[in-house]
Amino acid sequence: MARKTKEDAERTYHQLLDAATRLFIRQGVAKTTLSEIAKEAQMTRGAIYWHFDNKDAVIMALWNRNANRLQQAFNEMLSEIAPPTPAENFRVAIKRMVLSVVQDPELGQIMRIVMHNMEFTDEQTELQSFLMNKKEEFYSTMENAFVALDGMGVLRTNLPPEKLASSLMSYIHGLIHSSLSPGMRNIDLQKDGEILLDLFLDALLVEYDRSAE
Amino acid sequence: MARKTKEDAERTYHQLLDAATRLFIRQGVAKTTLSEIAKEAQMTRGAIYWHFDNKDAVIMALWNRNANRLQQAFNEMLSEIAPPTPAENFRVAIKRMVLSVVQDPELGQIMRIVMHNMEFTDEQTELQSFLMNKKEEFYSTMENAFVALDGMGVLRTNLPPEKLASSLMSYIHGLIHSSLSPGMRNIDLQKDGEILLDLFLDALLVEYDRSAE
DNA sequence: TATTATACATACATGTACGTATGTAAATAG
DNA sequence: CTATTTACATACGTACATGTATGTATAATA
Repeated sequence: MARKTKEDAERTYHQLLDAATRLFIRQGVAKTTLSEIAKEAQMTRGAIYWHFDNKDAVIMALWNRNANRLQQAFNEMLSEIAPPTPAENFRVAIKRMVLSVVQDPELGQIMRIVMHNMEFTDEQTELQSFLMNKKEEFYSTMENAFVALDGMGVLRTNLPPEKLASSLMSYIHGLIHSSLSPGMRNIDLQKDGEILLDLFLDALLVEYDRSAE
Repeated sequence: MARKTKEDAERTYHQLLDAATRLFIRQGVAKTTLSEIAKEAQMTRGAIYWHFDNKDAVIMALWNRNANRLQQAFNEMLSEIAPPTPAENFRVAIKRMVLSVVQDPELGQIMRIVMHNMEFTDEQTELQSFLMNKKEEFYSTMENAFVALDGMGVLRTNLPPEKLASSLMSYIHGLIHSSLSPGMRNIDLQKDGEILLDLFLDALLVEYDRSAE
């Protein structure tokens, strides 16, 4: 078989990831074999083992390709918590990021794979600790956000920022988990995301920013 | 090998479920083989295939053994939403049920398996639709609860009960998911469950029940 | 232009996991 | 007390899935 050019190789790299995504969502990660991924991408297993070490590495590559921009946006949120309307800015940033999971199809797919098609066990795999680190980043960023909000006096509760971060992250996790879930009776974040987020954020943040007075 | 008495058989049934639980949590459902379960329970695969059709049937049996009591308690909650303090009763019932997941080890284990060690894909398996039905029960019960609370005039929002149910279920799901998660930085529901639940319930329910005035 | 590294395809070896079929000793039914 | 069913253990066949080793035509390189 003919050797491909560098751009061709990158194209097959993405085709493999796309094929993997489709199969993971359709039939699950555990039940998807590397042969199936290769066949779905019109290749052989040789291509997969050239680009990735194993199935877990495929998932990590998927995260790096599609979810890193969410992580970056999440980090940049911190700088937006500033006068004159820190609470409102935080509110907008949170909504924007939660909705991006629904509006960005590729991002939504990885989030769905990570939330619905992965096992988290006591025996830590490399993939698991990879994802745990990402989660840790999210949590510490969120905690820092609450520290900043507290410093600006726009919090309605006196709970420690760590617990506020946990609770909001739990709520967001639940919302996204539901909206990306297969089957019926799921949340439509596109329609109701703003209302549902406001419902909880109203309990955390002051109605009007002090700095805006 | 000697045939066991009826009580002996039931004992091995439970031993198999216990062994499966341990292995599922330790190394995951997909990576746990039926031979391993049998070995962990000091039996052979013959015992498993006698009591269960396959691995998925083991999980369903686990649910029926340990999670049905939660489902029942959840249904009975509806009757507790009554004057003179419907909102307070609802609050107490929700807390009781969420905390039971932490306090009842066997219940917590199945919830953890279902939340962290199961795949939910587009191709519906029997196990998946089994669990979807259970979820549907929870959701409709919760929705009925909000209809009742609304009828008693103790809701602070005018959002439809369906959305209120979705949002509270999302939050609860997120809390339990975090508290049952392996690794660090998880919520300790035993310690903070009440506070964290109140944080959200305060946004939904009136401060003091009208009927109590 | 000769060489080398690349981007895969193909071939091979191994190890399991599953479902089923069959064996069997004792409990239970009649 | 005999016959039958129960509650498993054992044996069997099959099907893959994985990882690696090797082959190879062609870009890239010098």
